[in-house]
Amino acid sequence: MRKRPGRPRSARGRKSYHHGDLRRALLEAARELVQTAGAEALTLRAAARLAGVSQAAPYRHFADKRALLAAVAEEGFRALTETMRRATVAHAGDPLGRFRALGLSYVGFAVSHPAHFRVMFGRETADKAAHPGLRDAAEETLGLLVGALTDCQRAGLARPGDPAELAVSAWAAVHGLSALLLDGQLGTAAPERVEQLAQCVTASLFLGLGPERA
Amino acid sequence: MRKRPGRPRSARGRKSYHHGDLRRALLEAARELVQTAGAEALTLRAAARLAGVSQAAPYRHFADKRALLAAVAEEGFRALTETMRRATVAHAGDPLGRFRALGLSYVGFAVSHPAHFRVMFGRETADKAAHPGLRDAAEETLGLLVGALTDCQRAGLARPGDPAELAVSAWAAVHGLSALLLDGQLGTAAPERVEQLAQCVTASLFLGLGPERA
DNA sequence: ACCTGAACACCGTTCAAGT
DNA sequence: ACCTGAACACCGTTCAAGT
Repeated sequence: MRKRPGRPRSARGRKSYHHGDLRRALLEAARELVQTAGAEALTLRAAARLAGVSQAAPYRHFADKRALLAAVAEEGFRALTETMRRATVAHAGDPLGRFRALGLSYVGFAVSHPAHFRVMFGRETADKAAHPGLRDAAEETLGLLVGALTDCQRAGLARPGDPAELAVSAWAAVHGLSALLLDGQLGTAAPERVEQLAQCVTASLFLGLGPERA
Repeated sequence: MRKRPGRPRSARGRKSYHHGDLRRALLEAARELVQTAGAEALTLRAAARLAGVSQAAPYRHFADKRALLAAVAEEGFRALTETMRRATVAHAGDPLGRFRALGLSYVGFAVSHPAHFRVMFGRETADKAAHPGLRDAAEETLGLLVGALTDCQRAGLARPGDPAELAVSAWAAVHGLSALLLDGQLGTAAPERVEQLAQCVTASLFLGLGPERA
């Protein structure tokens, strides 16, 4: 798939000594490892093996393991953003519904891509200053919440105040539920229970961020 | 310190071939490693070195690395429970104040013991069925929130509903904020900003879980 | 009953050497 | 310019052997 025909290859169609696009191949290998074998199976050596190169080859393209993890995490944030954005289309003209749909789809992403989610929030990629692309992708995700909350405020459906700070509260709630679910802290977590908890969390959230009533 | 005088030791005061209480020594070593060098420095071999035994010795006392981590995590939950319980004493007769103090002290524990907190919620100890002591300790922590919420309900200060489910919402909010802070997702997180965010999260929470107003 | 020493199969990372 | 092979210092885990 995606065979870039102009690239030099050996007679039998296998890759040449120079890989050509090893960076992309390593990223694809890393993504596959995370999806199929979990976050702890994502090692630099395993990615190199899957890409068919020596263990030292990745260091031409990634400074260290953290850099590869950061690239995978960045992909994850872009996918999460896309998932959340898609979840809002059914709620045009309903700021509160959009806001809540963002939260529900956040939890949905976490439980359906647990390993990827862990890489996105793992300690190894915590140094955002060293990975500006990752920081930008994460800020774009948060931006969706800030934007939706601002819309709620404009419609008089959310209390006044710094939207970034209120959005962080919303983020904390759905992120916390996701983290507790992935860490097995809430029992077996059957799909219907996940849905119920997500509804409960986003409901109480919505109420707490709502306008003050006299 | 804590020299158990009746225990057989060699002439120079060093430990004998048989350690005597290696399990406890390994746990102390593990706790020290986590506190001083971080969660990723907590290896079985390092704990054995710190306890002065061979790398294979821990396997007499812990089935594997996860078992040691689970023991450290259990200690962490007990310390967290104690911290939270202490935070409520200033709020006798004020169910809402108690509930909020529990949440604030949860975040406070996370930011002041980040490595320990990570071990408590790390993937390696996610298998609660294999570590009943850890599960009990974690449930005791959650129990504080459930109890405080039930008191709020009795006083008409929280909406009716399954207290366990509403307590999970509260847990999710403070846990999410803690996780985002520890993962560097909210910037540098100066102490006053941490305090501000924790106030904001527990405030919106309190409002959202409060009684329905007509 | 408890611990050691050596081994095995892994890591991340570096570096001279190959093409 | 990009990749390999071998090496180094680590892991977790096992197992025969020591005390």
